[in-house]
Amino acid sequence: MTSDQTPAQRLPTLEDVAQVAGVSRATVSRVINNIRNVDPQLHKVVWDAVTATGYVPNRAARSLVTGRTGAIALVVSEAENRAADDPFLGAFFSDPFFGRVVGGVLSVLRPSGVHLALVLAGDEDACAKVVSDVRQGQVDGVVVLSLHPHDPLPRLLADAAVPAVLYGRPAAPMPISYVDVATYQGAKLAADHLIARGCQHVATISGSVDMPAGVDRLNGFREAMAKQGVAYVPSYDGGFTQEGGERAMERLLAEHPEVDGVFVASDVMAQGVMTVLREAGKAVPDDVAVIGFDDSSAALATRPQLTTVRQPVEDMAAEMARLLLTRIDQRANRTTSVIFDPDLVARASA
Amino acid sequence: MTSDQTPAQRLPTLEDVAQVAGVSRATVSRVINNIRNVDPQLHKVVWDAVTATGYVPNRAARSLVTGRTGAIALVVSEAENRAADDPFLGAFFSDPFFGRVVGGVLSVLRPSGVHLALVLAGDEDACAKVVSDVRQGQVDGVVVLSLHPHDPLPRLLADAAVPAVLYGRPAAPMPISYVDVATYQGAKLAADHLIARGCQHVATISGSVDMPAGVDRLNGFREAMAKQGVAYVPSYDGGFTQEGGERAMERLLAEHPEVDGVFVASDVMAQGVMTVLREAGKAVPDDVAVIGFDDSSAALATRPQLTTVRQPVEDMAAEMARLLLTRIDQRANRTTSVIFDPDLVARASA
DNA sequence: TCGGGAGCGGAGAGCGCTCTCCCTCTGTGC
DNA sequence: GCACAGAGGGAGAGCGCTCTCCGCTCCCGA
Repeated sequence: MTSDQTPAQRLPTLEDVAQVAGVSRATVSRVINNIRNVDPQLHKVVWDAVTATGYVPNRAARSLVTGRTGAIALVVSEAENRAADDPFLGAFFSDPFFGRVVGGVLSVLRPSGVHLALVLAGDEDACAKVVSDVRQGQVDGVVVLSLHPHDPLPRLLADAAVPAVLYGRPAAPMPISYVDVATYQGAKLAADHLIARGCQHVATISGSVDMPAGVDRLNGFREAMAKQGVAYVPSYDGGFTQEGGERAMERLLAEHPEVDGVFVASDVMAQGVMTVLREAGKAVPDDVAVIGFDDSSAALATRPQLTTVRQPVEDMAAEMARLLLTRIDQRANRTTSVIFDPDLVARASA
Repeated sequence: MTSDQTPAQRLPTLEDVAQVAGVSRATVSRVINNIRNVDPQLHKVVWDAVTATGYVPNRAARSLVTGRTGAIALVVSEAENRAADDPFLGAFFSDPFFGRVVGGVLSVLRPSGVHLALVLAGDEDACAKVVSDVRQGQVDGVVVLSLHPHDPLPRLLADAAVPAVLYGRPAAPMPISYVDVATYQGAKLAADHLIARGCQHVATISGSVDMPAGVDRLNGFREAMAKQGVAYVPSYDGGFTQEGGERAMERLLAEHPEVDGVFVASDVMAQGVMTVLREAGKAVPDDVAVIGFDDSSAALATRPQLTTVRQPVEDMAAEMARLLLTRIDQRANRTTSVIFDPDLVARASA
């Protein structure tokens, strides 16, 4: 009776449930994991016993024998040249985008009882650690937010053939799963909208052109404008920052004062663009129509509010989680990609 | 030699290290965990063997026997009346604040190898689940971001006497650890700054007065102004939202057009305030000086940039993690609170 | 010289679970 | 009526680790 002295302290185990249900440990395990056919009556008896005892499987014990942890990591990879505690990483975290991804991923993970561990990979060493963490079974797989085009992490993950899903197409082609948005289509939505408004002098402020998102948004927009009969579209690199957006808009205004429509490759840059336009005495959208990209919360913070191309971040993040869970489940080494359609969210700026 | 057929597949275990080092499993364990005095020479031999084999302790096995998981949860508790997948939760995640907390917590956790699991508690059931998760050893403890004054989670955690640390003082007094900022002092910084500027007609836009932060920032400001000889300060409730800030500022301007200095209880509200002031043709800071609170990224997004009371979010979050780890380590049920000093970050708006 | 204690390392028992065997029992076909 | 298949359930091994015992060695003082 030693073990019964502190019944409130000791958590119920399989053994306890088995005893209450009058079956063996193995049977309880089968019921809990839905394995093989267990007699329906017994099935119910076991579940009743589970409820009665308040039994919850012990993760550690289960992990130990299955070799799975029931946890995946969300890796925010900042690796390139900055230290992990660099203020810049904080700045990224400050971006609304991060939280939306977390929300999307968790919406899928919660029902399946999988934990989400947060990991920051600030440099190449940290990236290597991420890979070894997966191989050593600290987590079953990773979803990755990679912030730089030269981030070594995607390559490392692909080489290690480890369960992983990226947010956004990797900068270089490699065998790794990812979700992305149909950027060309999004840029086309913006182009068509500006044309439909009657804009005669359209320009674009692009993101960094060494990032897939930067290149695709620029090229997609140009292509769509070409289809509309506009052969040339001036473009300025805003580097995906608010500050960069301001500088780019200043140059655009200086060199093309006749501009009456701008496609800005991110909402954050668009914030800067709006500021510059206001200071230049240009009314939005009457003098200059502005369209952003992402539909982040920045789009709601501007006045007038920003018309933008909506990237379904939450849905994409949820799909990442789904792809990863499938991959882990099947233990097969197949890579997949899922591309989402963007929408145009028409607000006041265009 | 069965087990040696696929040496690349099987991860090294304590046993393997022991064999290489020529000692027993127990000794390797002692070395790894720094327990008792092990002969320094042997110590080195063991570490060499660890390096040689590439051994990494198996979390699950360790957990199983120690009863610790080596993971803590960051709980974002939205519990009050909304469902977990409600868009509002997404909106919270969009707030820069969240990411800063994560960064701070991780900076402490990473060195100690503790995992950070993200948990969303959208309703009271989810809160109960959080508590049982800790009791059932899914995680060793929790750090909590509680978003509503009537959130049941802090109470549940306190009652269960579970290792937990809150961000911000709980709405009602209870035995639970927390970190907070010296709000009165912060409000005083703002008051003194406005007075020093020569503002004659000072008002404040407060947050929700049913939240500790809302009440304290308002009362602290009033008290500080009183000390400066200003007996009455008009106040308007902006509910901690940008929209609410706009409405409050509109009313303030209508009822006190002579206002020349405003303390706004959050940067997000201040964004709205700035918009309204601009539309009303008031120059900031010449006509009206504006001071915010938080030093969030919203403070950098306004033009002119916002003078604000800086809440050292990252430091506070780091301290939360530290307090929690200590609490878990000692297994003692003592509650502590740590209060941080705010700074005034002088930018252009005041 | 010997007893005793401190220091150090090994043996071995589990932690709670899954999963492979194997046994039992029922039902079916000849 | 018997062999056999097949399904349901039990026994038990063992996942990798920690930690309690226990025994050995070595040094010191008597």
